[in-house]
Amino acid sequence: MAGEKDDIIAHLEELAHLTMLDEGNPQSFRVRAYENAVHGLAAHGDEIARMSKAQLVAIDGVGKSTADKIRELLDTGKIAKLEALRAKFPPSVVELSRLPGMGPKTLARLRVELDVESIADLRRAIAGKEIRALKGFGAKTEEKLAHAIERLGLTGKDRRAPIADALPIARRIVAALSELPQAERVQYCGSLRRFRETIGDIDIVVAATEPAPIMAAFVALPVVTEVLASGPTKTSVITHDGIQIDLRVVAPESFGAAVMYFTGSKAHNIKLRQRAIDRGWTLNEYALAHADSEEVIVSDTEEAIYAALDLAWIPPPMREDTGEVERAAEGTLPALPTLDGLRGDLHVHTTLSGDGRSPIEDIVAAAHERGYRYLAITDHGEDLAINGVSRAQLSAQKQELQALSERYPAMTLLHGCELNIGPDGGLDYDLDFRLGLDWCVAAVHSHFDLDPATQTKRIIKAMHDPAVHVIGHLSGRQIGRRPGIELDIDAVLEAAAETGTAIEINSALARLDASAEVLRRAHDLGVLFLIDTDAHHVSELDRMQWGVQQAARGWVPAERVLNTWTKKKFLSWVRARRAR
DNA sequence: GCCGTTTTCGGCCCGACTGTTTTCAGTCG
Repeated sequence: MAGEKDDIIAHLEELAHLTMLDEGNPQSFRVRAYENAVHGLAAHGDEIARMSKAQLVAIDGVGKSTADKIRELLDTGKIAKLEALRAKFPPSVVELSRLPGMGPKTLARLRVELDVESIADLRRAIAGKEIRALKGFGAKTEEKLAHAIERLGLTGKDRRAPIADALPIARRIVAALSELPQAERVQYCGSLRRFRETIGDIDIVVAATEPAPIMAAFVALPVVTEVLASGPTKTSVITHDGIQIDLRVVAPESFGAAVMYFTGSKAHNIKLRQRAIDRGWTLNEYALAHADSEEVIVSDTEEAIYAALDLAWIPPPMREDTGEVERAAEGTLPALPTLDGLRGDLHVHTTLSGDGRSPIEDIVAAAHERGYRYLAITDHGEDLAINGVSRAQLSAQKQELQALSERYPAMTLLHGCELNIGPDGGLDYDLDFRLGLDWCVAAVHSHFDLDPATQTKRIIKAMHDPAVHVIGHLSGRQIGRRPGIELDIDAVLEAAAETGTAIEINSALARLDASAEVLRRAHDLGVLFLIDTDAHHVSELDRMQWGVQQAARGWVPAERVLNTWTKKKFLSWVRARRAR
């Protein structure tokens, strides 16, 4: 059953947090050990719930003690040490610990000296000006905590923004800062550059010899509502929608090291720094340098630093320490798809769909401008009540598309449809009509809350339909807004491999479906993929770049992505599917 | 608590900013 791994990880994360509070030190080695164990476990699937102690200890970062705790959880449903810590740190205290600025030391002193055990207690202490009276505390600290309570829920330590919200903000800020004459280079980094689904805060690195004007322009941006901290090299602000942005300004010669450092992930960086240490060097946000003489080896570009560490350059979406450093050392990183290497878009809507906003001739012209060699028009099937298209409308569209084919002879235009997968796996129209279409995407648009067995069955049934080429947005999720359907993902992916049905990598930032985790598993099973935009407007054809990032996060090699194939090879695959 | 081709003990990434301090502790990433 899905979720056992998540349950184990949630317990270990809680253990790490409470241990941090207990030991009063965020750098506690025990806390880091728990975090490392979580990281090691995350690379595995639910099989960890069936592992023996010896098998668990073999996992990177998991030792004897943590393995015992995992077995204890699986066998008894509890971890004694965690139960003891929960008694010591009740939920109201844990809530306090989530306030920005409330570290373990501050929390412990407030509890002991002022009996603060909850947010309500803290409010009282602040109202009574009790905190500023403590030794080592002052009015500023008291005001900061008061402010943190006000913002509770808006900017807490755990709040994460969907990438669809964070990325446009980051791009606008990068564009604004790039216009400053002092800014030589500007790059967003962090989890956004690694293309995670949700973003804790936005990290931006600027190369400039003169930081002051950059900082001044940054805090003056209209999107900024509050300045949390501002020094000569680092400024942190909050935007009006509660997203924190950290700006770092570094000397131009340090830009590569800084971008690398702030892109992370933390685990990836630690592995790189270890590699540097092994060679008698140090790696920080300024340079790769000799440890003793501090003489700089390289610092200006990421590529040069990876090369100096005997590593191939690693694409940011892969930098999660899930084996990419080892593969880069061996020179066996997968050759990922590139934006330039994509030869067609196979999931695109026109105004014929109720929700489409660009006419077919504009879409075709825009695809031609991008140099595509093939394009599939895939408006919604008739079962989608509001946006669907009748047989007569589809037939008329076919004529229109044929006329357009003559205007763009170098580009093959496929007349297709985005079919709805019904709750029982049924599809729009009838089989003969479907087979009359050149190309069929099948996707879920309704009935998101069926049980996993039914969902799995409905997807697999659609995969067996002779007309279907690809399953669109596999889970139907919208990141941060709607969870996807629950599936027995291994069964679905095995069926995809068996039937030769492609799995879509949907480039819409709100979807990015299938998820990176699913893509990686799918690849291991031999599944084929397509990177599509699901565009409803010509401007959305530009989303393809995000699908490329998502493919990288899923370690999907280019040769497995159908729309990297030449027209001849791709079209013969399209036809072969119909002949099966 | 974890780990090992210098090690089974003694290390474990490290710098920026703030607030309260006269040199540093706490927090954060």
